[in-house]
Amino acid sequence: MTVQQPLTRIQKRNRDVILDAALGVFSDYGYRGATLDQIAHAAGLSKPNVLYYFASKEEIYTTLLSGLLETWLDPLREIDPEGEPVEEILGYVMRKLQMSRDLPRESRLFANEIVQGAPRILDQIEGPLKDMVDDTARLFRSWMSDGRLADIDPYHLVFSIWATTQHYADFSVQVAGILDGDAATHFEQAAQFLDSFYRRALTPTVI
Amino acid sequence: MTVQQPLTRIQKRNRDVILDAALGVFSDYGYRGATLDQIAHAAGLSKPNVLYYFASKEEIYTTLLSGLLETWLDPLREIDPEGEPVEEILGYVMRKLQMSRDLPRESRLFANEIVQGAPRILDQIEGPLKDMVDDTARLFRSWMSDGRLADIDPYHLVFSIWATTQHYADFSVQVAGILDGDAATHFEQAAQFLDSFYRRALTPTVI
DNA sequence: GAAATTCTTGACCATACGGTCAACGGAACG
DNA sequence: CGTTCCGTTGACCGTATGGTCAAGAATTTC
Repeated sequence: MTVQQPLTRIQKRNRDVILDAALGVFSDYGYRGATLDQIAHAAGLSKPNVLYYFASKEEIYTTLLSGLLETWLDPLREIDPEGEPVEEILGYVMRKLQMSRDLPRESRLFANEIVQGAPRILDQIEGPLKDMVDDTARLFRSWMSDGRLADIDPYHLVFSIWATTQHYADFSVQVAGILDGDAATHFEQAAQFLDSFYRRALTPTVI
Repeated sequence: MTVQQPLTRIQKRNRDVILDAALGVFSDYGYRGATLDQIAHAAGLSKPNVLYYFASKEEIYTTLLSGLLETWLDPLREIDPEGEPVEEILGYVMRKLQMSRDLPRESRLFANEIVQGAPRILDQIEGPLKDMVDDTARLFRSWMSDGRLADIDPYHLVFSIWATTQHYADFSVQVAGILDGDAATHFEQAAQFLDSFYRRALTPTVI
């Protein structure tokens, strides 16, 4: 389905329904583990009908992935170079944590893809994602040289933020298996922990 | 193959060969994505021969998983309750980071399993793993009440250590796509970053 | 309201995959 | 040397899966 014309109402609706269903199935089972029958069933459509809107299973998957990168990078873009460094980074941490809470399927889709070698989005990682991180690292470095941020490797700082926040979406089963209480409580605890944790680590040492 | 008798030399060797090959294939493609043909080929055996040593694909997988949990928890057991808190935890961080470097396939196998809901090791998470973490959290709490460790949630501290260290194995493709240099350099940088990062976060504030 | 276009699906196809089995090879042991 | 047991595999089976197609249903267009 190479669509040049504007989509009809039905096309728009069904493509959205399919992508939403596919997001759930792919994030639960990975690309290989997901089946078109599962996706079709979750979407409430027949399998041939799904393939009427998307040429193949792969096209559904790559459509999802490419649409997601933008969403995924948004919180990084919101960092204000004019703001107070520690608060800006803590704001970023909290936005990422909220994404883990509100968009866990999207997070697990990425996790599945990257754990298995990112065969379908490696170019996006090496392109737009790397560029965005490079810019951010430069900003962090300038904050550090101004003495407004603890002097640590900015790239690995970003990695640590991704790791600690996405952990609550990607490994939620493990978290739930170890902690008592419900998921909402876990996220509140995580927010409090990450706030005090990053605040300590990032605040420059007074000499 | 429910083996009660001691394994013959050939059995021992071939089971090991199969498990090693399966570890590579499962960690690269996940349970569903891996095929018996791939495993057999990687092991240098025919498919029926593989099934002569293991009753099914599932048995190979669960054998791998259960054998791994022990290895995975070892670094946690090495924490010395009599040691200096911050140094003990930093030692744990470094041991976990080394595991990501030296056993990336094992790390990715776990990651794949847990991201997809841990359907086959949930009981091990809720059992031995939770017990071990409970003990560790108790130790951390006692250190905190003695004022020898910053006062932060011990469970989420453990999660953060898992997340930040395993990130370098599970998401190595992403790390390599963003950083320059080779993997060895990335691990050196990571070690330095995590040391200064956790040192700052864990050292109790002097009043 | 008829023609044209879009949408939907049951039936089908080819391939891949997990697993079986009968038969053969080879070594140990009397 | 013959028996026995372990190890090995080519050929095969049933099912699942991605994808096709022709024909019919629904909707839009004039």
